[in-house]
Amino acid sequence: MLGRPPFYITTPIYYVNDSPHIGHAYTTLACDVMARFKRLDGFDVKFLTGTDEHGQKVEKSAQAKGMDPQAFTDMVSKNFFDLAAALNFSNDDFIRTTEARHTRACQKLWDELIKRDEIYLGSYAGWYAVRDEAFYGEDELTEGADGVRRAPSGAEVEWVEEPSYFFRLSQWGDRLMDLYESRPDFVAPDSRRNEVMSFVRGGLTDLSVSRTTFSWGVPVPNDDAHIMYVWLDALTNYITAVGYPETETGQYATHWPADLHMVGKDILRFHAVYWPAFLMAAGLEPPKRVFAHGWWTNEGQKISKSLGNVIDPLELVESYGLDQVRYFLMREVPFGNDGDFSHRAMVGRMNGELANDLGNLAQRVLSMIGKNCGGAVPTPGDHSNEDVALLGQAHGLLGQVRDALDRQAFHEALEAVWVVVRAANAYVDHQAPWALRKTDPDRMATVLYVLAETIRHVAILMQPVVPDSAARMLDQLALGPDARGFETLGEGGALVPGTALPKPQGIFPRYVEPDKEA
RNA sequence: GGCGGAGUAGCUCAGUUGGUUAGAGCAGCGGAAUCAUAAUCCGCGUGUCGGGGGUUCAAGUCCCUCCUCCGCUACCA
Repeated sequence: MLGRPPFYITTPIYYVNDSPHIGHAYTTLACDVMARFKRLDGFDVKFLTGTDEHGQKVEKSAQAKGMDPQAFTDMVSKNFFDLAAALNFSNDDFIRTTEARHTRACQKLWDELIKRDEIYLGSYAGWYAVRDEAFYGEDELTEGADGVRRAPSGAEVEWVEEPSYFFRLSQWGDRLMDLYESRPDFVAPDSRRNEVMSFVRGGLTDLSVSRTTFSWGVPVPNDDAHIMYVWLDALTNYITAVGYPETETGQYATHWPADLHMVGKDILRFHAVYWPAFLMAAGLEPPKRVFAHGWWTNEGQKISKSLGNVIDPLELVESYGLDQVRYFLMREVPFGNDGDFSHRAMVGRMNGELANDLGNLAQRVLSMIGKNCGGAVPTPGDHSNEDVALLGQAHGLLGQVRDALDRQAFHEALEAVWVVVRAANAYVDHQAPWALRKTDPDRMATVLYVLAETIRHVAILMQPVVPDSAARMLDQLALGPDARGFETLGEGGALVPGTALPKPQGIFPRYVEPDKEA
């Protein structure tokens, strides 16, 4: 443990009032790939996800079902917990905002902000939309024929007047700008950084951080009438999970500040403006980086509940396979951009790249070894220029993939791997080991060895994205659990000639349209 | 309205600080091979680099302008 650099990555905590959809799966998947990569690369990783369980909507949903809010959240939080298992996410912790450790952290943070005079008691009056959990200005509203006022989102609003505590956000503009300017990597992608800076530059107003109109939340210390604003509550989960308020020892000491908060673009402001302001105001370090990714459309159409085209990640896994879906989501779109999920594109990636390019490469090479090399790793002879070139590409992959993932450029990392996969297929054809079998068996052995080594590199580097499939590929190379980390890449961990190999089996099946199956 | 981003081959995109015949994948067409999951390999692009103008020996790459799309944000009555 000692000496391994820390890496702390988080997903947002998901609001339990929603059902898990592709957006949740996407965010967590990106974190999972990062977490798995960093573990293999020697980091002491903490990967956190969880659920946000407070708020008026949850309180009302529970009431509507005649349930106690806690019993209700116990039930719906499980949907997200189960999703993580179903998609093979490797989170080290799953936090729920209704846990005692979280209440304690929130209240301690509150006390600290009070003590530093960063929070004061005032009052708030305005139009409030329960559905959006947000206030709107008079001029933003439209009045329907029924006399009901609605927010731009379409949600009904009601007039609310309540005492409220306020966070002195207005005092933090300059220090936030300093943060963005001194640390250009703090918000990514760059386009989002521009937006955030533009928003802050435009001036900040104090933020209402308590509510009195409902009670399902973290109680404000020493004022029973108030509960904490959902975002102050929710964001605090990131430090709760590393042991706050204990800051001198334990995971807070080793893992805070977080290396990366992964978020959808809709909640960037909370993470890139409010959160660092809360933390700095409490005398704590802001996170190192916030990455806002894009949205998926479904067959070119915007996804919405009303259109009824919400994508259920479990159904995708059912249709195409878990690793296939994981691969597609990471490969199809430059990470940070919006993307489109279509059956055609999914099948294209799954068949064209996983089955044809990589799966078939492994199958053709391993079966030639099985048939012509006695089912054992062949013994290589001298290397030709072609051998050196291909091995050089394989050896160079780690640096390229690491560089891409440090920027969350998942698509670039996969493209770099595929350049090698394609080169390996071309190498097979050019070397034609099936012909060498008769003319020069020693050369055939060398060619197959070079290919097996290339496949080893690809499989090891693909573990973060397609963990089960990569594991099966490494099984077929007879590599044990201790021979799969990135420290084994390169010549140091090269396959040992003579090692017996199991009979190869297909790893990535082709997708066959149901109606063409017969 | 303001700020920001984007418009490159049928599709999705890459194009470093301006400099040889503008690239990749997919799709399409032709050929080869047969080890393999009918998978693979090789070859094939006359693209007004959104329009126009300008700077330069030289611009997809800089400047001006116009058009279109997107994001953030503001406001009017």
